[in-house]
Amino acid sequence: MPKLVANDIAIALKKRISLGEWMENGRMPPERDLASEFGVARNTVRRAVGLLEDDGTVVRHVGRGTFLTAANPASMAATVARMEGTSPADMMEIRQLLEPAAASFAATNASAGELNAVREAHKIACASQDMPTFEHWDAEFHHRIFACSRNDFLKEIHNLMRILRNQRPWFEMKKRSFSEERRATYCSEHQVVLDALLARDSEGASNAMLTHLRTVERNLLGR
Amino acid sequence: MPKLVANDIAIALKKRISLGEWMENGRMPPERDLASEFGVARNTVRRAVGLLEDDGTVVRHVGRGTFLTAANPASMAATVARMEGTSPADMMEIRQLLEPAAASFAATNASAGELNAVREAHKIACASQDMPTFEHWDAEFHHRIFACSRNDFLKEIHNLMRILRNQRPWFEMKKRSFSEERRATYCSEHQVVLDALLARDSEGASNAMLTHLRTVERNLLGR
DNA sequence: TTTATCTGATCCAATAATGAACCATTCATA
DNA sequence: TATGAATGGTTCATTATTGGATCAGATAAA
Repeated sequence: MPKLVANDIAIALKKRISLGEWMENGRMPPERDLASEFGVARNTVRRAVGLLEDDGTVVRHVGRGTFLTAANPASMAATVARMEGTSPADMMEIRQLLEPAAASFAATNASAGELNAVREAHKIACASQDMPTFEHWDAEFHHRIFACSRNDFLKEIHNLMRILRNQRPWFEMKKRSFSEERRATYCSEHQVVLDALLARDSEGASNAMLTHLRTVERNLLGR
Repeated sequence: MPKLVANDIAIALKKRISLGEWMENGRMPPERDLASEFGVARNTVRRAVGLLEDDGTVVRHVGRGTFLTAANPASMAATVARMEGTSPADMMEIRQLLEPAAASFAATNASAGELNAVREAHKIACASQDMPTFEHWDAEFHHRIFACSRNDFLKEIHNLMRILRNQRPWFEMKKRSFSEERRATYCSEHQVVLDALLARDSEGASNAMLTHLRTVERNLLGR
């Protein structure tokens, strides 16, 4: 039985909360009740509820109970939740704003070691034999360019985009759009970006990145 | 049955991962289960999973299990947490990338009503007498421009920036940098942006916004 | 033969879940 | 006001699950 049950219970509870359960009075059942309902020890339920508490879904009061937090529309969590619903088209538009800039920053700011890491990712991606490996090192190539942009906020935005790209709508899209020919195209476009970075040519890097992203957008969205 | 079974298993696992398996909770089955599923010794599965780990596809924790790095629900929260620590300088750099683009989109995409809302925010900001009121309507002006950019992802990124700007380091900074003269400067610069929007001049809007953000950066960071 | 891989097995270390007891706070009610 | 029930907070010993590590033997490839 013990297989990260607490985690699963937390997920189940969040689902039920999001479906409106316990909304009338905003009060969740006592831990002891949940424990028997889930057929699990109270300590386990406590851990699960602790997770909800950590991400602000819920607050607990001794002697009173556990309560749903009032939905705060301005909260970070809500923003992130909405982000998960944005379209690939919108994100591609923003990537075309940010990534050329990141490449440009990288060309001027990156250390030799960082550029080496970029080159390494490129090499592995080009040599990869299966689609998932290519996917991973392709993403890593882009990520490492952001990593040497010397702008932490930019890096974190890219992190967000990377996470979102690993979710629902993107999966189907990437699967559909993958082909050996496109992989070759991406590799040669990455090479141009890499060469510009190594030459410390920030305008060249920016342009090469933009060209690449337009190709990606065309492949992904079929424009 | 000769060689590299581990490699084949690794590829099979990656394929299944890339098709979305184990995405809900981001947790792979225990090695012992995979071993029996693939009809192979655990050591072999360990090697295969070791390859995924080298890849960065997966992380392993003794006593807990093996987890996909991409689908980790905590990774989003961690990213956001790190964002809270990024510097105003870094964020201003990114604002100068995004907001001119947002203004440009708005100039072409906004409805008359939306532009009216922008004008309204501008008017109230200019008429405001105290710093908090001005702050609020200044932020609202920018926000409403993003709101008519017709790009949901861009809007949410701005939302994030807005939340971050209402936290510690920014607050002090804004207070320190505020003055009646600067308020007047901001109003006149906003006016230029607004005029360009109303004229549907996307390049003009973009340039005016960039000019304004450079002023803000200079005032905030003292460059 | 030599080398690399897979097998099957055993033990270790870290983490999770259980079940139980006891504490602290709140609240309704006697 | 005082009592007791309900509820979250804490701790502990025990058991189960899981990845980490190692080893001797079998098997296939160079």
